Amino acid sequence: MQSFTEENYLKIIYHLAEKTGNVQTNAIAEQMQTKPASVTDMIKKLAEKGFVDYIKYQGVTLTEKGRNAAIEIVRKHRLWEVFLVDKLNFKWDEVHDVAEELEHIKSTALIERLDEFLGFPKSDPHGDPIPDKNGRFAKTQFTKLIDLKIGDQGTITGVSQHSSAFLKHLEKLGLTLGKQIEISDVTDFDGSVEILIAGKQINISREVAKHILTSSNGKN
Amino acid sequence: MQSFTEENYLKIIYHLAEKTGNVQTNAIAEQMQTKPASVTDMIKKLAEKGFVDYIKYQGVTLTEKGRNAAIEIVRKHRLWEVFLVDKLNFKWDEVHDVAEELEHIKSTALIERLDEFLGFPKSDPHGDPIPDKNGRFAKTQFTKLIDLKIGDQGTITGVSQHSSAFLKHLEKLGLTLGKQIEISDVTDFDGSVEILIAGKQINISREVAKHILTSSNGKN
DNA sequence: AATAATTTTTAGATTTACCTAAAAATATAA
DNA sequence: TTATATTTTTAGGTAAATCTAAAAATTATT
Ligand SMILES: [Mn+2]
Ligand SMILES: [Mn+2]
Ligand SMILES: [Mn+2]
Ligand SMILES: [Mn+2]
Repeated sequence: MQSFTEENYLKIIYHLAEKTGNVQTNAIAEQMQTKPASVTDMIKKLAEKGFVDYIKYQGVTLTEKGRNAAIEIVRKHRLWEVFLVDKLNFKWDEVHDVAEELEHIKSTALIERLDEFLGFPKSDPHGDPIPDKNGRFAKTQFTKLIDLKIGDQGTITGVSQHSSAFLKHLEKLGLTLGKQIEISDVTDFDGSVEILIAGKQINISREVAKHILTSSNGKN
Repeated sequence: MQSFTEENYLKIIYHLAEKTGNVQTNAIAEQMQTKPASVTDMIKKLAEKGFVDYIKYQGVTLTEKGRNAAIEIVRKHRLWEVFLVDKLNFKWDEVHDVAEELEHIKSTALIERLDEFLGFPKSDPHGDPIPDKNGRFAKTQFTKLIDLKIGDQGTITGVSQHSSAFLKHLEKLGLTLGKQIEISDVTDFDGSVEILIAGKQINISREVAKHILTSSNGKN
């Protein structure tokens, strides 16, 4: 059984590893909002407990045990997010912090019954896949909106940024999950993207376009 | 904002105070499953923070602030229990430990929306009253089953013991909330009580009868 | 009222998760 | 390939919540 803190470390290492493989001390420190020295301490403990493989100065990788533990926490986090949105009418930008706490509740029965209550959802309010009770889930295929070319069409299936500010912004622009879009223009000057959505023409910054994920393969 | 541990202390002091007024160090230690020395340390901290009034060797009483904080935790605990039973099909003997964790999730929005989602329930699965968001709730009137006399009738409205073993036992005997009962006999030998429930005659031990609460005023 | 029993508090340690400052290792640049 | 910059680790310390053992205060009993 792990502490809240250990669980948060495992989850963050898992997410960082998805991109970079080997995970660095400083990267963990930044995500955990703590100091590198503290990270080193915790890494040693996690290594001792068999959750990570660790070589001094070389960063960490999750062991099988560590990956399973991390996925279990991700599962809980995302299921609780679905609960908050579907059942308690939270908006998609309001759920993250609460889920951050709820994910640590320890009860296998609870999470399995919650899963059932929610109808075994496959993805969370941000389009991220929900692992099943065996930790399995389909790796999501997506193309970043920023990588689409003029004329390409697609559906919004996810976001790669979960800050409330960003999600609220998308909401206001009508850029929510499931919406159909088409790239109508890309501005040379600032890289901003003009898209057609629900018959309207809107302009979004490059920064926003980077964090919207779509189901288009880019070839229209 | 209080830590989990502080919240657990406050809740326990509140429950103990309901019966005895002034709460003793040893009593808290027993409930918290810790040592009296640790309790003294925590009491000092709670006093410092203004949650309790404390005079050395004289035990503690909750301040207004402390009582409000405690009631808020009780509210959360009981609402989560209702959720677990009503929505996730937990049995009344399975909810306590999970609620013990869920009660510490910090989000006013969460608990208010949960309350609404559950239909603003007035009592939890064990018959205990749920404080509203202002901390108000009707003080429950009840008579212990053990105090009823032969021929008295009543309805089961609560229990004063929440252990899984006890609740499972009641379940098996059919002694659940809302059931009508009548006292048909009291055994001199062991103080056990014979009751009439759903047309059947059953015998329950004195120990069990002590922890069943009824709506009868004792005069049939 | 004096003695014994009980309750409560203090003293001194331990563990977990942090921190700062300094040293060591690794990576980058001149 | 030295020198410089960056990253990571160690050393030494703090705060929260716990513990054991011993001292102090209160309560109960002769
Ligand atoms: Mn978390
Ligand atoms: Mn999410
Ligand atoms: Mn609790
Ligand atoms: Mn209850």
